[in-house]
Amino acid sequence: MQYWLMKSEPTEVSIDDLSSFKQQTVEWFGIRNYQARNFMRNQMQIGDLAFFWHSSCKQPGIYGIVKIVSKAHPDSLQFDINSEYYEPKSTPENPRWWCVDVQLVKKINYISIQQLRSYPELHTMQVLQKGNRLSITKVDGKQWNFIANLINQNSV
DNA sequence: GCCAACGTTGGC
DNA sequence: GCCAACGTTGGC
Repeated sequence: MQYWLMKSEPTEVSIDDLSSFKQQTVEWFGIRNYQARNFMRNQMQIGDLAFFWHSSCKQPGIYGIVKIVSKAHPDSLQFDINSEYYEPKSTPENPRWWCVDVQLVKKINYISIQQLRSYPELHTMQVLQKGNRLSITKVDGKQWNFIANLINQNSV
């Protein structure tokens, strides 16, 4: 079992959008970065857990926990000529972009990026590193458990 | 809206 | 295959 952190712009798919979707599940479309694609295509397993992060917004941070519920499959939008995610170099035989499906496990009380930065235990989290832009990053077990404890304390 | 950091492109 | 130029990300 691996842990991840997945960023989404709330104007694209917010935690409440996800909550309203059928099966509370969404195809993680629109990833056009090779590192992030490779995580989804080569490493993610059904059952892996991820923090759901809002990025490019006023209050960046963690808003929920999601679960990987599919193996990687081609991102359908790469074939949609009307989509901003259209990829002319992709063919059905040789798709360039892949994604997984994620399902909401639970919404949590917002944990801000400032709060996360305040804990020495989390200083090595990739998402908190200067210059980090990768929209999917790994979270190690210690980091995951530390944040899971924060979530439990917040919900009491 | 700024801009540092990083990824991608393409001429050579 | 180098690397300058350009484009994008995303916190601030």
